[in-house]
Amino acid sequence: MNSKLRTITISDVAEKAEVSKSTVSQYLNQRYEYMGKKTRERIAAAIQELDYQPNFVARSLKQKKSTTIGVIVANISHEFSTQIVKSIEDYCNASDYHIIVCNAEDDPDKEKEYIDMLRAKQMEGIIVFPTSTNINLYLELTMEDYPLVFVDREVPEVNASSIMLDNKKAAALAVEEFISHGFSKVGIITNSTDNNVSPRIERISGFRDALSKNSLEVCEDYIKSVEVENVTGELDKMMRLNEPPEAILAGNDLVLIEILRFVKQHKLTIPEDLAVIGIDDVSFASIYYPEITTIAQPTSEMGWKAAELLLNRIKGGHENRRDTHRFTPTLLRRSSC
Amino acid sequence: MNSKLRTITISDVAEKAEVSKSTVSQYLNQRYEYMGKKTRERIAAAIQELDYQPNFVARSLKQKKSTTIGVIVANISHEFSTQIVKSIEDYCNASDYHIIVCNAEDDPDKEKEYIDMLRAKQMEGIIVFPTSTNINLYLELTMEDYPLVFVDREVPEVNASSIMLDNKKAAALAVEEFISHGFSKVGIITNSTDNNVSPRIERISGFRDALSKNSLEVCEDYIKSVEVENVTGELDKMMRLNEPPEAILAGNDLVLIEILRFVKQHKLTIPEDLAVIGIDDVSFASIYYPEITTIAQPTSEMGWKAAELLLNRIKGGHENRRDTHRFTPTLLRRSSC
DNA sequence: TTGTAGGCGTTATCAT
DNA sequence: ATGATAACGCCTACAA
Repeated sequence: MNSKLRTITISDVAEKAEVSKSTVSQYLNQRYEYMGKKTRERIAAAIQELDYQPNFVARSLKQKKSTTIGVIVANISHEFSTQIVKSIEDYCNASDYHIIVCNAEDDPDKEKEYIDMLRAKQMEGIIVFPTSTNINLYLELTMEDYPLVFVDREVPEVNASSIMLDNKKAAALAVEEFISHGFSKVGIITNSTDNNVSPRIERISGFRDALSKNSLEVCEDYIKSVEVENVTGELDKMMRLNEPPEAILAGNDLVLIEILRFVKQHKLTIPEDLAVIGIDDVSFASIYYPEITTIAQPTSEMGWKAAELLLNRIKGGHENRRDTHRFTPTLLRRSSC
Repeated sequence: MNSKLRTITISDVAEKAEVSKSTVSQYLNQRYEYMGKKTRERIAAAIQELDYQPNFVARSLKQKKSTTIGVIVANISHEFSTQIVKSIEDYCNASDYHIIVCNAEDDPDKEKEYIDMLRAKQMEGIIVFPTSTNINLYLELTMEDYPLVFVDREVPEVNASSIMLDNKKAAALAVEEFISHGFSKVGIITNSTDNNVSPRIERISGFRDALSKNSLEVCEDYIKSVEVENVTGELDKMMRLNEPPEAILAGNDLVLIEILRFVKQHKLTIPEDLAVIGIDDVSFASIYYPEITTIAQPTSEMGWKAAELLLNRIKGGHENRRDTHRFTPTLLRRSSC
């Protein structure tokens, strides 16, 4: 019955409602001010009958606005990413903006492709979990005054806002928790798929500072940055030292899992044989044996802020600024320390 | 230095290269056939110098194609969803298609909004993890011959392909594993945020069938569908029965966590006090105490197939068909049973 | 209060 | 081999 051979345009509606295209356009854009009630009703009826759906593509072309932003996550597999995305989405929904989510899979080339694609599709701005190797690309964007916000990592060279965890504080919270339980030989393992990732560096640096501040010795053998696959190997070396660490801080969720794998393989007991704290709260923290003490990131607030900054930047029209917003981590004290 | 006050269009390139817009367009679309080498080089140079980026929006408007599909997941928090999305993305990348990911948050209204949005943005098709309450909406889409593929759940009324787990088999695998370990009093808990979700129904039905086939009694008290928050409560009731179950199948990852929470709270031992199997493999399965036996879904294959079906549907132009593709689950035998 | 005309940036058709 | 011209569907002056 419904022969949808041709797409229905604003002209069809105009014809059916016996008004001009402009009037229909006014109607669609809620500019009812000088519009006769009758006209309004006729248009509404026509839209209904024809099941007319406005074409955003045409609208974007004309208005040079898409009311859509792009979000590029470094790796969608991290719970952290999906939580942030959810929160960005919430904020955007409330502002009638849409989001497009892309997964760079920790690959700078993919990231570049996505950035190009998003711009070609006229996204009004981008929120990106950057892979610090595309610095020149980011610089280009900011030079062109393209709205850009970083999440999780900052890129010092680039004039854009960043949403970051207070990573030093996160490490310090963990160190202090270890110390309060009487541990003095504490280590940290982070992963390092990327070259120059600021959270990793900051967490290690915060770790050192916290030890020093508490007059504890920093033992270099207890500090490792390795690929996820090598975590158990490095930990093995560490535990075979004459003086093995008593406590380990896991730099993120994936490292935590590897540490727990090692502990299980070697039939160690937490926290007696090795105390553990993980940065990033994980789904199983409270049901594990023992329950895992974690340092949680306020992902909702972080995603919210990222979206807020970007949309203000887009609407307000001011320039990209290089300001870093630090969020405070929370210690979730459980039983692994 | 780079005054990007005006966006650079194909006309600018044409002017600079001293050719017409049409020629540049040819070039952009790789139709070099009748194009002089010189011209080609001049155009390439002009594009380079001007840093010209084609506008996909204008292209879409003209071609009525966006080379983009939409993916609406029921809830991005499930690992299952992100794995499928990754796999869809891989397939699409290889076919030069883009994807837009949307998160319906198990909310039919949100789902509807997203479907409307995606269509307005001229997505060429949609892959959706459906919330079976928008049946009429799906029907409309198929009536208009709009390419549509379902994942995880099927909607019997609608003519579209579905990618499904062989849920009955999944339940049967678990039941047989329980039986092989000598358990005869076995139960199942699934969750039910939605009204009429086919995986849940099929898993329960497969569970019943498998018990019957093995001449075991089906005890209704051992079969529950409840909200996630009520899992521990229901399990409590179940375990207080005169004859409590010896083994429980968790309908998905979230239910599994709740069951493990209950076990922990009540200081039970797995599998002695209660054997457990979970549908959906979880990140912590192999490091838990004990290791959790799970039924894994072949998410890569499922996402791949979903994308393949949709893109063939788009390119091939044939009609939507109602065919369900069932994928075989795998038992990952560990120690919780 | 509503209509007319032109253009957003691209591609397609048809000349040349 | 390349160019002129007319769409694609919508919005926005400006005119009426």
